[in-house]
Amino acid sequence: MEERYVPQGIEKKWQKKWADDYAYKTELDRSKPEYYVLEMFPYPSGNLHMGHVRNYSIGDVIARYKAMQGYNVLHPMGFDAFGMPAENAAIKHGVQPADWTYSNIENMKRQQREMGLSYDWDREVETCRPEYYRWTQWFFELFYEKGLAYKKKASVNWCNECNTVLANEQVIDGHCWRCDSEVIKKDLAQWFFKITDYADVLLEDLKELKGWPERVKTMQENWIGRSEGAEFSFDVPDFSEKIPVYTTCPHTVFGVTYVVLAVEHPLVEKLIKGRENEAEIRSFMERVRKLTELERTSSESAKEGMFTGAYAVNPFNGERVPIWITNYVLYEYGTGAVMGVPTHDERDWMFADTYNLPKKLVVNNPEGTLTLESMDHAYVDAGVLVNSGEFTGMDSEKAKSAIIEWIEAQQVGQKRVNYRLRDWLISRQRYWGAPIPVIYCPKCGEVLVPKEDLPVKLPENVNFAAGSVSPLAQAEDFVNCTCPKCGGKARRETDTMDTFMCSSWYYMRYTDPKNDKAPFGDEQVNYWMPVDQYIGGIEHAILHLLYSRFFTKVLKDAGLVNFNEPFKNLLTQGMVIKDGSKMSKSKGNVVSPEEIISKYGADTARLFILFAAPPERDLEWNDQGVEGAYRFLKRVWRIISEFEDVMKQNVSDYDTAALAKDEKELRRVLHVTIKKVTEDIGDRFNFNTAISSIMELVNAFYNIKDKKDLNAGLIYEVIVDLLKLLAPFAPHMTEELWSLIIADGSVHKAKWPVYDEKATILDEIEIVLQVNGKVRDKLVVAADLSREDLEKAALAKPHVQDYIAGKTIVKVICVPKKLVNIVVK
RNA sequence: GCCGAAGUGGCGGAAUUGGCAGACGCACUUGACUCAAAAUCAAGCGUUUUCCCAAACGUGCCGGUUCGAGUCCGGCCUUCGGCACCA
Repeated sequence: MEERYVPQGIEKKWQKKWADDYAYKTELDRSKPEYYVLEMFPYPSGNLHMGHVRNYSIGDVIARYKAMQGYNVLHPMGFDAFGMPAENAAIKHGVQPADWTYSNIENMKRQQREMGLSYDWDREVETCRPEYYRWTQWFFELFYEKGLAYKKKASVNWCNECNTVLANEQVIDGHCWRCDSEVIKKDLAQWFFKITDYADVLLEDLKELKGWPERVKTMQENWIGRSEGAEFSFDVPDFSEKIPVYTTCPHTVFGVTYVVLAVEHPLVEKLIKGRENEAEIRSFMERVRKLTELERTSSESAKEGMFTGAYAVNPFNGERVPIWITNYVLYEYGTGAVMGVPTHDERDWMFADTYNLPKKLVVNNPEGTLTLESMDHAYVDAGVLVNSGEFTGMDSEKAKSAIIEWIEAQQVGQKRVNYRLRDWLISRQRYWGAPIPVIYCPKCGEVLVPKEDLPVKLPENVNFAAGSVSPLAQAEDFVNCTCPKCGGKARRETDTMDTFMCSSWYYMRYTDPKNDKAPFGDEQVNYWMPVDQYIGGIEHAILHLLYSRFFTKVLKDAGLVNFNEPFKNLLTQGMVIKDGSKMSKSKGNVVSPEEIISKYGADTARLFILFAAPPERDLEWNDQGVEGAYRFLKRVWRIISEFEDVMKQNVSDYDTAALAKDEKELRRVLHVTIKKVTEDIGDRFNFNTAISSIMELVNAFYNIKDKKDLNAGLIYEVIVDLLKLLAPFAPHMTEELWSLIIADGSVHKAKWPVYDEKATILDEIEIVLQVNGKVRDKLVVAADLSREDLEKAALAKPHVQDYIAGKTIVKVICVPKKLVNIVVK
């Protein structure tokens, strides 16, 4: 074999062989335990970045490790291939989105192959293929049939840059998640999925997800935003109307001094009609409606409002209170109307101050020291009710339930649970997505495309030049169709689906990717799912992960799958940063994976990225650190090449009792390393410490290598196990060495080593000697020395004597195999 | 404002159950090899005092519990992330 490690040739050779041999092909096999490891599939932007390299390296180590442990491992890859950038390329450069996408996919696949990842490429999924989106459309119809898809005119988020609407989850701080431009509100008829029907289950089942990071669960919990309270109505006698309000503080109802409506509230129209200042009110409403999402929902912006001129009656005390409209009430939440209690709500306090509305104190603090005059902000804590009719004197917690009971008894309302979560807006006014399979017929109305006619295919050669108008809406051949019910002339829906729909079920398609009768077979999906280990970025904490959970629950209720949750364990990897910030073109701190791989090889790239930091933490890229990883692999290569002749003797069995002392020590380090690496990969995903312990093993090997007549059996054991331990991290190099000096088969098909507990035990151990908790000396003793003898030996040490001379020994603490602490006075 | 995570050498990080703080790697210094350089091998490497043994200090800050605290408890500070007019 070569004395020097030259990765380029080796890596190419094995990548080809693995592909030719279908080395990582997976089949359903009930004789082995199954394990499904999955990395979030990428958007085909054209090139891998370091974040991908990190993501796939983590997944590949887990996949290879589990396979060596005897699991039947499913480890697939695919592409989230619909989306805006393909369409932007079409507008800018005149290329077809499909051509652009497929050529990007080819390039990224080549880069993934060059990483040496153990994917079963036969299961690859590309969401923009008609064979795939046919089923995405099929799911839309399923949701529709279950009453979970509906079209509704609503005030929705609109991105001017992308020329399309966005779901709430896709608006980050008032900006578009993709292009970062400011989001505005528009009134449009759009398709929604009723994710709110599943709000309680999505929240409740978070408890099931023991293998998810706490912070992701907290983020989902906040997003769902469950609150408990009451809904009840104020009468508007002058108009014979009612205003239902929702409140989490029903115990403050006697403090209501006004009622306030969102400007979008349908009742406003009626209340203001014919008022002398109607025009003024209308212009205020118009102004509020036009605010961006950011301005509208910022808690910092001033609370503005106008009196409608109408009055409502508080059902508790019959008081007439003015009805206002305002910018601070959201129409989408609760009932779009709020009871104003300035004394016990911070926002109402500010609003009342601005417009000189009256305040009434109805909850006093437990000491009873509050007065309206002394208050300079709202009192929102628990306390005792005052000025509250029959509820006066009641503790606020108790009053809550008492008042809800009263509301229900009087039949003016009921207890209600409310969620912050809104329905998922899934239509997009874009071309490069799965068309929504709906036809509008003048006679039959909204009609689903029959299942046997799916997929509704995207037309080719459409006009992208216009940009702002969806190309589908202009494609007459596509739009004009016949009604599947009556056969008359009809028009197709021209919106496509949010790409998050495509990614909400791809992980199930992998289990049976070529099925043309169903999205997946029962047996396949239930054998492999749920995903045992999912790996991806934290940016999907809500978006993709919430939608996928929702999808899974709907599919379970529809009887299509038998599991509740799609992802059993979730690992959220940190970002790859350089010079203190995320790699980006604009900052000019991008390191190209392709360059690193061509210079050092994929094994080095993988090793560095796993060694530099634990997976959940951000990783600082360091070119010299890469050199270090490369140096380590060269070191492994060199020491193994030195023992090529010893290996040829093939001594796989030997008498461990006959080992010399230093050989025994090497064997001990080997077995400690097997233990450590097994635990670090299997239990903790701490690849960095797993690698460092392999480095220690190699260092220990170097310490002994020049000794004459080393035991050939020990050398064989160390090298075989070293290659196995390193195989998940550096698959090419270990495979090459394995084939050269050990066996014809693959190291990746070898059995993961098992450590020998006896070999890890030290005969002699070093005991730390402390006096009053400070380390004063050390002592090497036999591991089985009795406590009494250990204590005696410790006290006899001269250096310890110096510290205890002339003092009284209060007590001696002995921690077996660790330390002796002598407490003196 | 609310919720969450994190603060350890020059740097990335380790210490898994309260028991030698700094494993492993990077950088740096020195030596060997070499005509020389690179590569490689070997040694050193928290700070201060001393430069022989050694001593004091040291894990964001202040306090506590304990024979013993990076780790547990209380109170802060800083950084990052999420949510934020949700009634």
